[in-house]
Amino acid sequence: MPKPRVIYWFRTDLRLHDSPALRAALDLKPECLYLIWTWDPHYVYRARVGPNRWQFLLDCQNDLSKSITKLNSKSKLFLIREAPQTLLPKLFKAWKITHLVFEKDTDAYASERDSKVMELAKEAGVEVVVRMGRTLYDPDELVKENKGKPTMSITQVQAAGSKIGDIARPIPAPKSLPDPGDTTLDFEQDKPTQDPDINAKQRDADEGSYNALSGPNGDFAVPTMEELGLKPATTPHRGGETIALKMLDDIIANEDYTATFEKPKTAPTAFAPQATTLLSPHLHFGSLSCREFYWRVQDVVSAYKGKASQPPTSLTGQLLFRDMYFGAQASLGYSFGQTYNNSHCRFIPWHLPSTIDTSTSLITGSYQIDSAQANQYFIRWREGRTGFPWIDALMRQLKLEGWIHHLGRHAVACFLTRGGCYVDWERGAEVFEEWLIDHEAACNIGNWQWLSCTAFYSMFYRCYSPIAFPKKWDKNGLFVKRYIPELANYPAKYIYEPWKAPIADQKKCGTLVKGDGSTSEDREGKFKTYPKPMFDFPSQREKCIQGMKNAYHIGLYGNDKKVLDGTWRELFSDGAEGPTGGVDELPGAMVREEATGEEDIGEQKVPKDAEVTKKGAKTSTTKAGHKRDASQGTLDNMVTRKKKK
DNA sequence: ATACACGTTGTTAGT
DNA sequence: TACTAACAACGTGTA
Repeated sequence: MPKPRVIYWFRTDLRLHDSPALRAALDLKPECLYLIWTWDPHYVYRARVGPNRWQFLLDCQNDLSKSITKLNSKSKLFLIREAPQTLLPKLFKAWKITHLVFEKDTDAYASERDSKVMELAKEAGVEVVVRMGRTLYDPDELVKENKGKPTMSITQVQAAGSKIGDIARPIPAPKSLPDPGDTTLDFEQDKPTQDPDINAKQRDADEGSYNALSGPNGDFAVPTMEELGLKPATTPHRGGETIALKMLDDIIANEDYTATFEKPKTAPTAFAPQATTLLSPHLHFGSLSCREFYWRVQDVVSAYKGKASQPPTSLTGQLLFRDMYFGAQASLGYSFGQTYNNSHCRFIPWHLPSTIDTSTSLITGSYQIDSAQANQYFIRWREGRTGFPWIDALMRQLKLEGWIHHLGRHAVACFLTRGGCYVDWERGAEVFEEWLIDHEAACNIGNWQWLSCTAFYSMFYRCYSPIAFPKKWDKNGLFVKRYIPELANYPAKYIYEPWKAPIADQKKCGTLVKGDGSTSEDREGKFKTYPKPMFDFPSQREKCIQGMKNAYHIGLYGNDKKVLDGTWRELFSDGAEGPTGGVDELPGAMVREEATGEEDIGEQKVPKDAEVTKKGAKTSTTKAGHKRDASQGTLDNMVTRKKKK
């Protein structure tokens, strides 16, 4: 019987340590093993990826390739510049492949892509071997053990996980690797269409990575930032398994830190060093295995003499949240990434809603400007010019370094959505997708839903203040001063609310609080400037909470008929408190046509114990005089739940 | 049916 | 400094 000729296809597993799929490939005892990466135009042109994450990916690939060559001087990471769907069938033939091996990926695009590839392999008579390795538990299994439903709470994950069984111990890295076979590519390259290039703005030169299948030198090398035409990275954080394992060693060496870690007690304002591990980008690219991390930590915790922290706040608990989001994504597919058509995401009539392609029910990547003011809020938030130093420092750190502390993400996400700007969480998620070096679709989407109180979490009245919250961690504002040099001379008293500083003090500090933040111009004569706050936070917060309360009572989810067909507007047109402002200023613009008012309202959810309060009666004065069905009566008024106790 | 505890990470004013 | 209660109040799971 001929020995197997195997392609190992690297994707989100850029490592040699603890790779169950790579182990499976080696267990085939192949005659030759091709270790490849397919340069997928979906990632190059269609996913939002900024220069910092590009750099991290290239770092990981170069490091892996070097490690491979150390084990076998004839081998490396063979990077081939074509989409996997067209490339792999040609490789099967050219290289006489018998087996294709890769790690399972449950991301919406990835699972679609892999189904197609498996189909093509079957046609070519190539056996496919898939192993789970990206998460602690196989997301599909997790969902199955959760009664087939998406994992929406950490207790569900723990219950389902315990049914699956113990988390596997890490597999050591291989000590040797088989030779690759002949690497001649005697076929034409299918060049992708660049348009639409969602990453055009990331480039300052032409994208040119598809010049030849095996690269400009024919050596299958990893492309450079220059080949991709990308602007240079600005992040200090670098990728690669070598760095990841060293970082893990350093963390594990500190037993107290490892065993007593409690996420809510780590300071989002710490920057030298940061308060958390910075391992998230390595988990994303697979330059570190989550099981390697889990067991290295768990062994320290088991041997720890003092009182160790527990999930979910402990270090291993962080991995459970990751698994929770992967489970939700695996179950919900593309709809997980948006409100529209999402059965588990609440509908809130945010400003700047996504435009929907009604033929696919998917968001298009662009959005509708229903409010010029909200759009200005959004731009100022994104560019770090809101006039709230805590928010601006975080957003500037994010743009520059591609990483901010988890609680910092909470602060800016709450501020953009339910606790400030009342802007759609999908806008924020897109910015994070572009800028984060650790962007993990499942976790990013899940966390934005969490913070916007549209899924996973619901206590919208718990709202982060851009002044009180950072004070708790950094009384002197050192974090703000690092990322906003204009405020470097401001005293602690005014550092989170510089607009309160008297003009004389502002002049003494060399920076005037002036302007609406519409440009990055920050000089006026001999003074620097820093923008005025874009709104009064306490009153804006109050409006948002009222808007959330109203939307919660109406109780629509993303897959509700009224959301899908646009008739949700009827429910919000009267008495809708909050920044959306009722009939005169319709909230959101999710669909292409106005509501007809003739739709069935049978699915409407009315709280059983709803009653009209004094406050509600006051705000519910009908302005437009719409004719209403009887069942909508209670909704037209501001209803509230009966107070318990 | 109803009550109650709980939920990774709020804020403010008190002790 | 470290805790607590009140604030006004969400959904889910369990008893």
